[in-house]
Amino acid sequence: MNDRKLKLADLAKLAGVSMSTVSRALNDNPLIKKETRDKLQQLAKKHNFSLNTAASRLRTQKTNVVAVIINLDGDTEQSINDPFLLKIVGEINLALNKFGLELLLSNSFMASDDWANYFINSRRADGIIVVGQGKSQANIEAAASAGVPLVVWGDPKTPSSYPIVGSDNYLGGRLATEHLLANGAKNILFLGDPGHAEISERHRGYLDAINEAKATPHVVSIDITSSAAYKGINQLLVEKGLCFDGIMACSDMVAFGAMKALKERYISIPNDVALVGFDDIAMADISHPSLSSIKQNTQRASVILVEKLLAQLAGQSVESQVVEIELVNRQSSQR
Amino acid sequence: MNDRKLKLADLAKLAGVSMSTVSRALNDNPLIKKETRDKLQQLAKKHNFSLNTAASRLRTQKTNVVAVIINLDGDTEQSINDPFLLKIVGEINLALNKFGLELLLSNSFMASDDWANYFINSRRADGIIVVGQGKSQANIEAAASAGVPLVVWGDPKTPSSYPIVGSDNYLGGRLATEHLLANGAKNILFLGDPGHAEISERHRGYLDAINEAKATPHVVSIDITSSAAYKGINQLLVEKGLCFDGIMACSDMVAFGAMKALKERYISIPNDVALVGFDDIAMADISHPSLSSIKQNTQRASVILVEKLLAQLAGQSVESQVVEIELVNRQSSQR
DNA sequence: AAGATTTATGCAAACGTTTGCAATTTGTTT
DNA sequence: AAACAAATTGCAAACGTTTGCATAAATCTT
Repeated sequence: MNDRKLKLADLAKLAGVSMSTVSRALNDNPLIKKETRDKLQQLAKKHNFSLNTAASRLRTQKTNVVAVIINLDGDTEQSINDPFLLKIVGEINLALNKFGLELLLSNSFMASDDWANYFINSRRADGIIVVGQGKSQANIEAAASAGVPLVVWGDPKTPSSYPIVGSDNYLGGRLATEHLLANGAKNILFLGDPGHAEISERHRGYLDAINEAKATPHVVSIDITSSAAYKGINQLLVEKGLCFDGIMACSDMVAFGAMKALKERYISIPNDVALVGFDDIAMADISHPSLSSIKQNTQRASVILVEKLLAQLAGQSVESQVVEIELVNRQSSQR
Repeated sequence: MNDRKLKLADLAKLAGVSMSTVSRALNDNPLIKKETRDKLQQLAKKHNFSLNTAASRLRTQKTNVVAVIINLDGDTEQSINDPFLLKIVGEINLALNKFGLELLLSNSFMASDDWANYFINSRRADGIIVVGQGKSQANIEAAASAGVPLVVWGDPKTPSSYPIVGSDNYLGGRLATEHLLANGAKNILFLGDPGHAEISERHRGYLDAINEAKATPHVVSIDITSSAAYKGINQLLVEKGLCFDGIMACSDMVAFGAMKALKERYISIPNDVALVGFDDIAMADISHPSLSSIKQNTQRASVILVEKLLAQLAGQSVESQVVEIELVNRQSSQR
């Protein structure tokens, strides 16, 4: 609308004060008298003025931007199809906003593998939040050891030189399995790939629970996708028949893949097979039967992630942290 | 690792050339001899050098960043729970990357409603992609009329001063309804809120198909969430019994809500009630029965969105565009 | 071989903020 | 009312690129 973009100098002239004063006023610097501050802020609003972030970033060497990298394996298709991954991005966005930070979204398929260089050296962002450890942690390790402020959503028990925030996956696996046992299941399948960081912990929890109950563990190792789960369960049923009466799935999407295979063969859930998922995505509540699941507190986790990142930016050293986890009991395991 | 961040001047000294030459070389400017260009690019890589984007944005007045705003209503909870919304963000991210652009993620709950000012004036981004029209288009309209490069994912048939890219919702509604009719349904419910831009078009398609078949339309107006759908259908069943034999749902999540209500009362899908959803989210293929749905070509749409945004940035004027749409025929409607 | 082109590089002035320091105004104390 | 302290404001130098213009080097013409 206006002829030309206003700059700080113009606004200063309009107000009859110096640039410094306007700059400070707009940044709420208490050096400036409250009264003048308010007046200048109003003037800015009235003239639709906005500080040029490029200039201020250049000058301050800070961006107030955080890069969020969705770290996928490349050989799995968990990707965009798993609502959980995207849900947590949404939560992180909210958490960042709360701290006045902005979210630059990336995925691990981007051009550069050198995150330190691409995001930080180039001053695109002040820090990085990585969502998912994936199978290879090489990129993360490299960035962390280059001194990049960095936090990871993943399994906090993984030994690492960088802080990892995530659920108590071991406990989750254990809770789910114990719940299945308590509901009378004797032969419980673990459905997922124990090679994956977070899932291996869930698997450990499963194993301990199974062993304590003197039951026999049985792992069906598959990719973290519903179609892999569907195929895996189908194949098992074809080859060995209904040789199990409980499934602990490593994600809800995986659980739904299994559910489909079972339903198609008229195997009743939960009567013939009890089923527990992981993540508690929206669909878990809506499916029929509704899916029992381990709920991760993504909202709290997101806030913690951001806080830890900020702490790092402030030069403090930061530890990994576990967030609580909870079993949501629904129909698929109830008998 | 290194003592201090390298800058262009340092690299120039190292190479024994001027800053201009290095700058041009790194930007692949053909003014610089191919040979020197390669040499300098290699040197940069070797020293882990990266241009300071803040500085170059300040100088060029371009950011190569696009703000993506998830535009929610505030009074609906479609939000983070609808996988479709997030899927399209993922696709847009891919499309942007393809053009060397980066994605700044926002939602409509952010502090400022003045998008023009917040994103463009402040040089945070070069343009805006809005995902979803929501019920109120005031923010969008304001930004567009302030001259902001802007494209919207929504219903392309909505009259607007800005380009809208989206599926042929009318056709989608029609296809779904005709499909239900062809499968023998006589009393088909429209499940969704016709007040919402995109959904009103689907509703129109539904109405035309119903009228042509001389059937009676019946709308159950609900919010775009599965729980609203669940409640809506439940209530209808309680009050009037099974007074319908087909449902055209305005989204897959809505369809699943309905499906749950039906299943709980042992109403068979598709035999008693045939069901078609909209969006074709991953879950549609995995549910049991699998859900017939109208598939939107989000990948193609995302590329078009980005292309149109770029065209605007290049000063061209741009029109709304419809992308193809397709019925995916699955079990929920098959009889 | 000297001028006329073409090609490749360098100079230096922006881009619009922020901030240490100096300067001014205001308030307080004797 | 002078002397000092505290509270405000202004000056001007960065921050690290890009790019129009000038210059230098290489190539081509005659």
